[in-house]
Amino acid sequence: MQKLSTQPYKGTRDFLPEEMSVRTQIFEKLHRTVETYGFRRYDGPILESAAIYEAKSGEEIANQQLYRLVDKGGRELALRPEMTPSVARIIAGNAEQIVFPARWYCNVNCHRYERPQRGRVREHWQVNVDIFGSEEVEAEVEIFDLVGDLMAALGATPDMWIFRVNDRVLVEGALRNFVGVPQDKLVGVGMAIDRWEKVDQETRHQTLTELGLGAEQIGKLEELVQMDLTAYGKVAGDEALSRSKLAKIVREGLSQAPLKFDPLVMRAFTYYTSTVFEVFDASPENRRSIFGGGRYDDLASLFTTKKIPGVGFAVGDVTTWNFMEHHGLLPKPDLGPDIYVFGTSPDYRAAVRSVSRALRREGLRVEPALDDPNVRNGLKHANRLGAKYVVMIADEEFKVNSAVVKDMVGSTQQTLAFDAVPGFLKQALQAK
RNA sequence: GCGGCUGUAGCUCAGCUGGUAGUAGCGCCAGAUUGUGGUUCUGGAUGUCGAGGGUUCGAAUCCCUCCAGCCGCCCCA
Repeated sequence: MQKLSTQPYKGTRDFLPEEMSVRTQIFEKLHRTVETYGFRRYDGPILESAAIYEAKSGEEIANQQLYRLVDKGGRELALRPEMTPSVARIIAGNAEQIVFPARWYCNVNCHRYERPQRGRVREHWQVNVDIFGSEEVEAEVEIFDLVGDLMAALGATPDMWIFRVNDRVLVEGALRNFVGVPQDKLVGVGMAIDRWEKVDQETRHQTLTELGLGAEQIGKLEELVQMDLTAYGKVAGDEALSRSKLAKIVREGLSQAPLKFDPLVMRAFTYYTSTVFEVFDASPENRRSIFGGGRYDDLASLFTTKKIPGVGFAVGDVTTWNFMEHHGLLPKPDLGPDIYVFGTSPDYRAAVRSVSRALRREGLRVEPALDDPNVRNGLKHANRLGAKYVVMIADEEFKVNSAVVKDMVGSTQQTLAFDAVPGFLKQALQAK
């Protein structure tokens, strides 16, 4: 009979224990850092009503990248392509009982139907971090500082990454006042800015011309995207400048993160309303966005009349993995068992069980043999498992209620009474 | 959705212009080593050559279609 394929579905990945251990360690570093900022972890369903993505996520995601399905009751559902709409729904639905400002984070898998390639798959995991219910600039400062600390937690030094920031408030002001872009073309021109470095000048001109910009306006736009924050703020106009959180943060030096103003950072999600940022790999060979985020001041309006502003970002496992791998920062797999216990005869199984239980009471990672290998095979198996220590109960030792405790790394061994084994190994493993 | 490259042993791969698959490396099994793994040496096993079709006396090799992977485009995290 024809067997089914063992390959994971296109764009998805199996995580064998070695890889899972690396992924877990990466996320644990991120979680610990996020929690030092007072964030609380939540979770939510992978299935959502498709409608929540159609309004706010952006057309491309809703129309082409959404995994859609219809349940048996005819409801239009989708696998979440990102977490922000879900968390906005959860926040809006529970707003009466939530203490604002709320600092929430999660670790979820998201699905997007697209062509897999470097840094992009169909299922990825991300840590999603948001502060809800504050329009204060301090929310951005906290997020920016957190981003800096997250990168440090991954082992990244400042030269490895670039923290590009922009503010859509400034962009809109500048496009309106300096370039003279009409209201209904702001989004289109914004998208053109987003793609600025990815297309050649001719394509860019064509796009902008199609949006109704004249040669003089295009010239001004080209001037604009070269400006530093001071010049950009001036042409954006007083009103935009006074509303811009980014301008205030930079002017007053509120964040300790290495912010770099970049007029080309726009981000695709239509729901961002103010600050937007992207963390880039500084290495020329891996020059790509690792993650990004921004402020969205009316996302909850989909669910409630309450105004619940938010600012946040998501760190994905794929791009983070690529970054860490590229810079040699990936942690080594940390897999059990620390100790492999075996006896060479069925008569010793009770002793194997009882020693194993005693070791576990010390909190150690213990794997007892399920059979009775000879010395050679028992040690061989322990070696392949990567166990750091072996407890071996063989004929000579069993006679005197003892076991050989062998250090598999240092190749030293000693015979200890059963009672002495747990204390000895606990201390030995703590020392490592 | 579009384009490029790739698909041969468990893994990494060699296999020239078609002649019926490799003493390859790693891994695996066994022995040296009937109380010692990891190192070393010796021996051994393993393939529907991604799938289907076509050309040919003959296809891993050439052609077509499909599938999958990688990379890029579109777009996006």
